Amino acid sequence: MSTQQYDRGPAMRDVAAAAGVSAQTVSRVLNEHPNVQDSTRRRVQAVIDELGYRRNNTARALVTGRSKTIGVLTLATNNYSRSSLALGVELGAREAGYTVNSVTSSLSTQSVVDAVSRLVFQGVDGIIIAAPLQEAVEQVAKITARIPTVNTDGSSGMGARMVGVDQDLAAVVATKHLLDLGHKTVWHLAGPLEWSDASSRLNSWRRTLQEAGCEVPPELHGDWSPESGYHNGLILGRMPEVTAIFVASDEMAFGVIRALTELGRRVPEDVSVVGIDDIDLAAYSNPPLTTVRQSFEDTGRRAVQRLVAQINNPDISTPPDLVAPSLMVRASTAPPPAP
Amino acid sequence: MSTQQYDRGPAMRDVAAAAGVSAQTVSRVLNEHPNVQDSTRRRVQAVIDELGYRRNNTARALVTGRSKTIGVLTLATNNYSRSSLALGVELGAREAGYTVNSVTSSLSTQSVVDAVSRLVFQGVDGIIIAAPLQEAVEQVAKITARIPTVNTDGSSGMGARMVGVDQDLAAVVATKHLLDLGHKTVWHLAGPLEWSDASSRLNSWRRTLQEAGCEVPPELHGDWSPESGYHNGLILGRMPEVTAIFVASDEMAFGVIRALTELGRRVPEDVSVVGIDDIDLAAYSNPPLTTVRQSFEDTGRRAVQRLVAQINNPDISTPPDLVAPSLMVRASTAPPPAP
DNA sequence: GGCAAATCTGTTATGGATAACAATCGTAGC
DNA sequence: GCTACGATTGTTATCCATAACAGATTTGCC
Repeated sequence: MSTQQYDRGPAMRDVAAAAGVSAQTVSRVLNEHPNVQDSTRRRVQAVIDELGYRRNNTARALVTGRSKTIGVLTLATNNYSRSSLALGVELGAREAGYTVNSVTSSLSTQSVVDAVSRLVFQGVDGIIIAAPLQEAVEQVAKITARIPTVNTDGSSGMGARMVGVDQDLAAVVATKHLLDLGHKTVWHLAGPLEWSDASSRLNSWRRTLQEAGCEVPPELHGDWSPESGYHNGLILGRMPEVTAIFVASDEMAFGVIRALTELGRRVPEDVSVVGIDDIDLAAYSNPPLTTVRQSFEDTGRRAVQRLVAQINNPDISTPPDLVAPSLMVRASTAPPPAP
Repeated sequence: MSTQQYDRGPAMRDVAAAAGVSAQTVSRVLNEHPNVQDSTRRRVQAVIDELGYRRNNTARALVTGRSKTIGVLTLATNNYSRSSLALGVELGAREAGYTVNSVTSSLSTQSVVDAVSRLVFQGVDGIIIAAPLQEAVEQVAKITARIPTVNTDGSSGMGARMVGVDQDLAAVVATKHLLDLGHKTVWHLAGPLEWSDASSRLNSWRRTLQEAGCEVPPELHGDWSPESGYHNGLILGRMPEVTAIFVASDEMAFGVIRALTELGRRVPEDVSVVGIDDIDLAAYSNPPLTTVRQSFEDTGRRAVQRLVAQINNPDISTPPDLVAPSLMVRASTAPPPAP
C-alpha cells in the first residue's frame, strides 16, 4: 500500500492568514454568524473563493459531534421497494442537509446487528432501518438506544420510530376489491413473515375474509422474488377452485401470472390477480397489473423528516406516521368465470 | 433546535486510564501493532470490552486523512440498473472495509457537478460515478482531479477510470440474434444519448446492420422508462414492416411489448423483441423476455475494487475493465412471420 | 561484562474546525 | 465625562485518535 496521499487543499488557517484575520473569524463567516463586519465578511469570502477553500467536514464533525450524515439499513436484495426507499431517503436527506450512508444486511440477526453497528461506528447522526427486525429487535435496541432511529418495517408500537404505509389497510383494500368483483373467496401468497409488512397483510387478509363470511383458504409463502411467485403460481394454478389471488408484492405477482399463463389459465378471465406496491412495470405487464400503490420513495422521505426531528429533539414523541395506500385497478382483475 | 446531544460514549483516554496505560498503547492494541506485550494487550482488550469502547472514526479520519468511505453518484431515478449497481457497490465496499456514501443527481451538468462536490466535501476517499458525464465531463474532471474516481458510464478512453460491460458487444449480440432468426432488418429503440451506454448500443446496432448488408431503419428514442417504451411501441406497432425490435433496456421492452399487444400484434409471432439488462422480472414477463444479460451488481463490485486500487496507489494505470455480456434467449423472439 | 539492537511503552505534536471566554472599540444614556 | 453594553475580533481549549519521536527495558552476541 502506497503512503502517497492526495492533497488536502487549504485549511481554515490558510484562509485566515491570507485574509489577515483569525481562523475563528473565517469560521464565523462560513457559519453566517451575525456579528461580522461587512467589509471583513467580504474580504474573507473573497479569499475563500480565490483559494477554493472548502470546509473540512471531518474536523467539523469531530468538534460538533454531528456528522450531518444519516445511515440507511436495507436488505441486500435488489427489489423495487429497497431501491425506491433508498432513493426517497437520499432525496429527503439532501433536502434536509444530510448525506446518506448505506449499508446492507442479510436476514440473520447477526447480520442486522452488524450492519447497525457499522453505521453507529461510522458516526452517523441517525439511522433508518428498512429491514425486518422481529428477531433482532432486542439486540438492535441496545445499539440504537443512544442514537435516533426510524423503522419502516415494524409494528406501530414503535411510536415515533415508525414510518410507513398502512399495511393492514392495503391488504383490506386488495382483498375487498376481489370480493366485490364477486369472487367466493381470495387466496393469498404472503411474503416472508419476518417482515411485519408481510404478516400484517396476511392477518388483514384473513380478517377481511372472516368478516365477509368467506372461507379462509390456507396461505402460501414466498420470499418477495418473482421466482417464488412463479413457483407458488404453479401450485395455485393447478387448483380449479382458485379464481382470485392476492399476492403480497407486485414482483411475486409477475411470477404468479407467468405460471398461470403457462398452465393455460387466463388472467383475468379464469383467475384474477392483485399485487401490492405499484412498481413502475405494473402498468406495462401483460395484462396490466391491478395493485395497491404505496410510495416507498415517499416513505423514505418521511422517514428522513422524522429522523431529523428526532436528531434535533431526542425527546420528541409522536404517533406512528402511517399513510393510506390506494388501489390501482387495471386489467388483471375481473369477476369470476361463470360456473 | 435543541442543543441536547446523545452521549458519545467512552474515549480512548478513558480506556487508557482504566487499564493503567497510555492512550497510544490502546491505539496500538486496536490497530494490532506487533510490539505490545501479551499481558498488556489482554488487559487493554478486557477494558475495551467492559466499557464497550468503540473507536471514533471521525477522529481517526481526521488524523489519517482517510475516511474509509467511498461515494457513489447515481441518477435520481428508480430503475433496475441504478439499484443493482448501488447494491454491488455496497457489497464490494463492505468486503474492502469501506462504507458507502450515496448521492443522486439529475441529468443537468450543474446537478452532476453539485453531487460530485457534495461527495468530495463529505470527505470520501474515492468516487464511483454511475451517471452520464458527456456534458459535465470537464467540470467534473476539475473536481475529481485530486481524488480517485471510477466511471461506469463512459468511453473506454477513460482507462483505469472506466469499469463496465462491453456495450458494443451487447448490441451486436442482440442485433445478430434477430438477424440470425431470419429478420430482414432490426429496428432500435435507443436510450437517452447522454448515456454513453445508449450511444454505444445505437452505433453498434447500426454498424451490425450495415455489415450484414441490411437496411438501417431510423432509430427511436426513449428515456429508459417503461412509459417511454410504451409510447414508442405504439409507433412501432403501427408499421407492418416492423418484425424485430432491439430495445436498449428491459424496462422499455416491457412497455414496447404492452403497446404491441394492445395494437393486436403478437409477440413473438408477429414481432420479436429483445431487451438489454436481464432484470429479475424479464424471465417472468408475458412472454418471457429475450435479453442480453449484464450484471450491474458485478459491475458495482468491480468498480469498488478498481477504486480501492486507485486509492492505495494513485498512479496506477490499467486498461478499462470491460466484461462481456451474454444472450438470454427466451420466448419474446422468433423467426419472422411468413410473408 | 558490555554494547548494540530489539521490544515495549510513554510523551508530544498534529489533523481542522468550533465553543467558550477574553479583549478591544465605539457609542448610547445620564 | 463616565459607565455600560453591544459589536467585532482574537485567544485558548477541546473534540479523539494517530504519527513521530523518545525513554526505558530486555535480549542477543562477541
